[in-house]
Amino acid sequence: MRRPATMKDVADAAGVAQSTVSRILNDAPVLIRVSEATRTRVRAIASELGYQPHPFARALRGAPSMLLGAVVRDITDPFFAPAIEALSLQAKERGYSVVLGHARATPDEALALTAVLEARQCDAIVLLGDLGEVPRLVEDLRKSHVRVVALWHGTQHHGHGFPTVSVDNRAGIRAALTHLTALEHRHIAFIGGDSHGDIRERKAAYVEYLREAGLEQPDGYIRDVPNGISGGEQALSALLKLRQRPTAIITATDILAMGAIHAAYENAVAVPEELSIVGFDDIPIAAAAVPTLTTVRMPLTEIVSAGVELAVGDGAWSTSGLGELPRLVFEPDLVVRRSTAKAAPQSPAGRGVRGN
Amino acid sequence: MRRPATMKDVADAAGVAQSTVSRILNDAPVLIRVSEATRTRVRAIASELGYQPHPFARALRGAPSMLLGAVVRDITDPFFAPAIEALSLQAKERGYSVVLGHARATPDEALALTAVLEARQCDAIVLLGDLGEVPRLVEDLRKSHVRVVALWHGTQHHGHGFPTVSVDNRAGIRAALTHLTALEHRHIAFIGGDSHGDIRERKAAYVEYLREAGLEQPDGYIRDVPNGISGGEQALSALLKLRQRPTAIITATDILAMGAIHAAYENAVAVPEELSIVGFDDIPIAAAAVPTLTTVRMPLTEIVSAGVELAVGDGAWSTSGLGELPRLVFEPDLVVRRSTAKAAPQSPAGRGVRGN
DNA sequence: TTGTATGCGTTATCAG
DNA sequence: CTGATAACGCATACAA
Repeated sequence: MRRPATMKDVADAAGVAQSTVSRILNDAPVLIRVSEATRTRVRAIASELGYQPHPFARALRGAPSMLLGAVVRDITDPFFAPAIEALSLQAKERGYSVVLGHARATPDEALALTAVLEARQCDAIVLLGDLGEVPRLVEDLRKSHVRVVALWHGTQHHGHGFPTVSVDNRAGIRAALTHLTALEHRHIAFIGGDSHGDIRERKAAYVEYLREAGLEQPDGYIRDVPNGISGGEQALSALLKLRQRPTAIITATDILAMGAIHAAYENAVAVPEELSIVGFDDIPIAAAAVPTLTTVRMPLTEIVSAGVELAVGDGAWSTSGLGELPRLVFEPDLVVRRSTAKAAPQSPAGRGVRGN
Repeated sequence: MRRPATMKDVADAAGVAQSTVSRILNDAPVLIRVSEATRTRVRAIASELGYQPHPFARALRGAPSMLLGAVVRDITDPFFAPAIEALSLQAKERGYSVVLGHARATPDEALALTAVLEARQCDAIVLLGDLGEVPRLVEDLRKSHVRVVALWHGTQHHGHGFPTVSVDNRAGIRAALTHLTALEHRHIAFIGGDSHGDIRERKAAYVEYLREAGLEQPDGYIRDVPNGISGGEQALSALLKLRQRPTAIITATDILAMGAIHAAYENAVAVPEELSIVGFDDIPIAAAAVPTLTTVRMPLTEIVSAGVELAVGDGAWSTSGLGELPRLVFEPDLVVRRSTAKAAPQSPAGRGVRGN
């Protein structure tokens, strides 16, 4: 039980050559000219000894490692948990296991190297989120020899030469804003940041839409905060202090929205009666928020699925090398729940009437 | 740029032997008798060619793969996202990468085998959550040759021979119930299930405490539901229909609590004025729930850290093999927030007064 | 100080 | 039908 059994062990025990064992254990069709006698004997001994093939040795011979690397921008971002789940599931369906990489933790040179070092073990790498903050890592990855696919890098800045899969941020924000304006909101603020591509794009789409719609946009309506619950809380508290309070808020992510909802509650501002809030991503908890969160559903499965296909599928993009880099964009849907309602005409009268 | 550069490539380019390159590239101290000239020359060529060591070849020679396997019971359980984050961080600090395994998805024989196959690549494996549902996998793991550590398998059933790290479920539940009874609650229901060890222990602790305290426990006060948001919602709806409504509810996990809070809101039951709710785990969103959730804080970092130490640390338990198996138990803390309040004497009068 | 030879566990190519 | 034998990329004992 100490040392795992090797092919040689099996061969010795069976009184045959190690190469014979290899043949028998690998060839699925029984037809591959090996005598049935030795075949069964070797098989029996192999399972008796608990033989397991050694993946490293196989990989050394050029076999795929069946390892899919996942480098997450910020593993503490709640959005990526479902993303990793989805990735893990998709990978498994293709027989791959997921290796978690680290981007944020120590964005120094040494770490970047390490990440690439790990890369050697993987058949492909999936980048989750905008890794603009660790350019060195991206650089190393580019001159690495594994296939790299970037998910949620935004649709704009494609400095790196990786195929990308993203969501149509502009369409999502426009859907959300169309919903709010249809509810007669005229004072709509935005909570987001500049941290990474997707959020920047969402902000840009907000600015664009408001300009087009000719909606007022006082100073302070755009809140740049870190992407987290407390970021959302801070931003909302600040917005409530504004002379012209917004009647609706659109947040760049659901996590910000959750923080905003909570801060509204703490400040005794009724959602949606006094304030409508829209999120982005449709993370699982959004459907159980109090009140349930109107948000833009991220086509998570589609995006991850496409990413995995690009990474380890038998797609043709790798073979070409010259053709256009795939740049897939998936469309999100607006999910209307209870955190949005018609704008209150003047003073909030509907407080406590939970539109049920 | 096609094929990654090997040591031989570097050696050829530098006009030295491959073994020389190996020596130069591996020996940290400059003192290892190699001429400075060749040293710098080889180093230059190596980095010029973008040489990266091949982990598989190293591992084949007996070097550790620096891969830590993580087999998660149910990767869709929101509790495990932070756990995986913590694991990933802890692993990184020791230079390890985390490989995600799959338990739930296809609990059949083939998958179990696959998981063990992957195991060969890992230096150790960490089990996250009770894997009682996939005994075959556990069986395979036991006769595997890697170190296995079980986290959150409950403190009771230790059929398998793995070291374990758990939380003191009984203490956590008792703290929660002590808190509720101090608030004069006499009708306390429990939402949980039988799905896995930790939850079973929490339920048992609840039953025990209520018996000791001589508290009434009508039929239907124990709700067995799947561990998820909708499970919590269902359970709460059912509890509200009881003739003797509970004034407080303790849930086996925060996710169940989130579902319960949401269902209470949908049913226009004010939390905590009409109904107090306590969770277990202290997942990140609990602090931003509406209202914020009183819960039992899981010493996540401590547990994961201890697990990683057991798995890949230089601890002595592996060397012995005969001594007692480590069975670490960490103590949780009660975190009192806003979802609990004094039991309403009779009809709820405090509605809307948010105890601020 | 550096080159040669060997083996880690497999797979694949030859002979026999 | 099966047994030697040669890589795969690297580390290391040994020879020069």
